[in-house]
Amino acid sequence: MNMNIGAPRGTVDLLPEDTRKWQYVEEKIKSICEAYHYEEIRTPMFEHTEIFQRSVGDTTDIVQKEMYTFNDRGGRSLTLRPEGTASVARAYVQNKLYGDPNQPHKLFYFMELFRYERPQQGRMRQLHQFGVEVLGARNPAIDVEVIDLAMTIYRTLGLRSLRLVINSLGDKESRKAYREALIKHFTPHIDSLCKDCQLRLEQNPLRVLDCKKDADHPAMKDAPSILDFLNDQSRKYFEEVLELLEEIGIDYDVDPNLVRGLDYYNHTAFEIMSEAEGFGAITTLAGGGRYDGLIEELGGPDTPGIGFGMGIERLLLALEAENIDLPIDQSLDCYLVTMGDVPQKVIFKLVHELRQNGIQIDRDYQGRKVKAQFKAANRLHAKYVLVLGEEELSKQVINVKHMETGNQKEVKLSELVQTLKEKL
RNA sequence: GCGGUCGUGGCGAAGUGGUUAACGCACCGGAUUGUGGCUCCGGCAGGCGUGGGUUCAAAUCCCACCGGUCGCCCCA
Repeated sequence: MNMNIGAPRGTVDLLPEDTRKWQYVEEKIKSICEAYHYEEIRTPMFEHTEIFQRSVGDTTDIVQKEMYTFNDRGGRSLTLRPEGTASVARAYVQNKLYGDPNQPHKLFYFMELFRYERPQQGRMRQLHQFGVEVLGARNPAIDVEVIDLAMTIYRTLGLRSLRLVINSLGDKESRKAYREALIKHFTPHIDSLCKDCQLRLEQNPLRVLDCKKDADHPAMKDAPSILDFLNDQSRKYFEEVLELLEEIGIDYDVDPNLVRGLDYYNHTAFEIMSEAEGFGAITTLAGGGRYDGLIEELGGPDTPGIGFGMGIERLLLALEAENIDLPIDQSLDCYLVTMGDVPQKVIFKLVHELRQNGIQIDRDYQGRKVKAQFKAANRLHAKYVLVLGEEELSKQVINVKHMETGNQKEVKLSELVQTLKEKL
């Protein structure tokens, strides 16, 4: 490429060798969603910028430095969606789904998201997420159902080196008490904390806890734990979540420092990580949590919600890291080999008719010799090669060769469709 | 946004200042007038990410930019 017209940084083309895998994974996920009775929602790729500012939070990295924001010709500030939950919540409110007697709404989505970041493997500027959102239910069973769904997807695809990390951020009251305790605890140490944390302590003290730079700071060790600040209701809810996880045999680690980056989370927060060797520094495969209050923030009634986002790129990387080959069928039913002076019109019509009858077939377009046509058929994993030469044509037959066994026999052209249908 | 590292035919990979830039894989053709493998022979294909600079001479040295990759921040 010597012209400066490659794909923009942080974006990639998915070629057939990739899309085969993507399709397989997407279909697998959809079929699991059916079992759990989740239905698909699709929302616009961009939203009013305010949607993300209000829901994700003005102080978060996503909003502060990662959004693709632009003004349209009408002067509106729009943003390519950097995450899925805000859009789905907006759609729920706008379409008044809270008035639907069927509650909760259990939704899933496949979305492309956009975040302006320095790209690495597993971190793209245009990325793809599968996610679910359950709106209208505050029930530990739903929290665990959602986690179970994510784990089931990973396990069904073959992943084994998984780790579920879970925490509770409590309700508004618990969170507020904890926030104050954190400020009180860290303020005396503020000068020895890293620059980021000094700012965090002011804006979002919970995030001081998962700072890696200050992880060894002495004040970190005896910092108050959120779990000690949960009020009775929040604590009970969290305990029920953990019990249900145990009930269905999902192992977990409680990590009181898992706070998640986005403002809208409360109560249950979780991440699923890959522990596969060679997965690199990025280990988070999926993350999510409960966001009671978000719907109200966006102008709807007080409605609880929970969901997660799962990175498809990272899922594929995790599969690679665990050396899992997806069972993708790449075979071709038939390949037509022609030779000699067979008219192009005859070849074209034959292929057309077979396809009209639902038979998968491809042919040579490069003017290759017979031997090369066979090699091509082999490369394409053709099950049958149909050989049509002048001799066959004059007898109105065609030679059907089974590539695996090498057996071949002549079939009348008039009986070809029927014969192939029986064989395939 | 910060730091490290890398960038040679479709892919992999030599070359680290000096004649027409190795080699392997793949692809095409022939040996084998109509049949997949192997072997042998032949062929196609690159001026070295882009743009400047140093030099008699640069893929090789310097600078900038672009892109990949790894790590930081943060997350999917």
